[in-house]
Amino acid sequence: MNKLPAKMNATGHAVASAAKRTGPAYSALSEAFALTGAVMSFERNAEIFGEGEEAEYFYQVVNGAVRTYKVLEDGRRQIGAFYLPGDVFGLEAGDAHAFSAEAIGRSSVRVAKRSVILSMAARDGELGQALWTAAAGGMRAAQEHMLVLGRKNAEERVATFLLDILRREDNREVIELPMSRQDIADYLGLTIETISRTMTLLESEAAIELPSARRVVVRSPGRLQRLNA
Amino acid sequence: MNKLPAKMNATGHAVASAAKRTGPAYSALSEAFALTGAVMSFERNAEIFGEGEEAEYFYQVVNGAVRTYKVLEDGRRQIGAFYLPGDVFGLEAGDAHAFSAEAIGRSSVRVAKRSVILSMAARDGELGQALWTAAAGGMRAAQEHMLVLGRKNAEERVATFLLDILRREDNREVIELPMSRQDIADYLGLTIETISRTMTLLESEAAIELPSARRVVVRSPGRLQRLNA
DNA sequence: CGGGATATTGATTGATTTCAATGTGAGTGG
DNA sequence: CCACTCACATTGAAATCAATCAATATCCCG
Repeated sequence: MNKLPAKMNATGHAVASAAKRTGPAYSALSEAFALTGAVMSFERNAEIFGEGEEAEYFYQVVNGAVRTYKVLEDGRRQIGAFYLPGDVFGLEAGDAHAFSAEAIGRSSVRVAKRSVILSMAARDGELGQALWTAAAGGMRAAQEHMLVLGRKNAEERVATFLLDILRREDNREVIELPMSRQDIADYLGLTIETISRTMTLLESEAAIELPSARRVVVRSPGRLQRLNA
Repeated sequence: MNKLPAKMNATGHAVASAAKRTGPAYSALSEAFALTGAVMSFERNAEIFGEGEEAEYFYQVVNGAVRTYKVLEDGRRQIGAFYLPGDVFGLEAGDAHAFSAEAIGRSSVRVAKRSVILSMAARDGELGQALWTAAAGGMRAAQEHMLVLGRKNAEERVATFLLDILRREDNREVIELPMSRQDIADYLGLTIETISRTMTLLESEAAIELPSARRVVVRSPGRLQRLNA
């Protein structure tokens, strides 16, 4: 294992992977991570990298969840994306990170040296392809999210968010939200109160049920889909 | 010149380049375009490529301006980015375009086959670097714009927009806006009325002057900068 | 020079924020 | 095992910023 960024504060011990084992981009990229990556643990709210730092590593969530974000001087925060087990992040930047990344809850992240992955990709076309696909997916998600932030109302935003998580958690009816209402609010460009009210509204419309704040039962994906515009 | 996408409706004649001749990424990428690219002309509002189409080409604005955007079923539109002379676009997507692109006014665009540029990049490290830098710049801009859309108020949004155009037009005090108020509104997630009122507000605050709708004189960049948060 | 699209300005409405109070639940220690 | 506690979430009332509806004004474009 190569030298690691100082602030990573890793425990360094291996953790059973909960990463997805399916999908077109899985094998090549996940295999590269498995080969060269070290698993690091992060406490809740621990910084994984900061905006402006040199981008020396690529990252893959093993378990837990990660948020990337930017903040204004006065503290207003915009979360750009959430990453769940199996998701790769940190490769959409140039030489320096364009945003910060934090563990949402206690999380394990596989870390691989950028230079190593890139030189592997130079010899392995499939891996190069997988890298390009993953980067393009990030760009696509960012474009989609701009549409949400610029043009959708609160109910549509929350519906879009829930459908996205639903899909990424394998369409299991019961969604486990790894993030707080504040995180969701900062992702959707709303306040926690509006998130709360909108969740309640969706429940009253029989689209979802809320056994607890972090657990959402999707009763009617179709109803959410219709709000997805 | 290779076969071109049918809908491009090109005139095909060369046009004097107004592309920027400076900046770190200039030479390699612009040279590659100059070598292999064909210049095509587009009428005002003509589609350059559509969302979902195969991404077979890379593009560079020669003169005029280009907008990329997504639309919801009911017609709400979000513009993701504007491209000015010298700017490269269309390379942030995977195999298919994640959004549509249109000429804003009558514009000339240099078009280069993706496969040709990529194979050149495989042999020319500087070009590969330039491509990566350009793609990363697109991602950075998208992240920045999410912060605008999610967390800034109308005055901050317009100030950020004007400063961005100012910088990209070489910090000349007099800005020429190539796009309509509707385009600006759809870029900033506001309405044309709010754009109008906010421009007037900035004028009353002595930050700008408005000789005409498309011409903005930046009297106090510092004042705009302070709103930039 | 005319005319239609584009932009500005005004009045009002409305969605979301802000301010405020209450509720809930996960984790801890007695 | 239960009660306590503190952070997190929900709900309510009022305020606010931007949207909407509406009426000119202006400017390109042909």
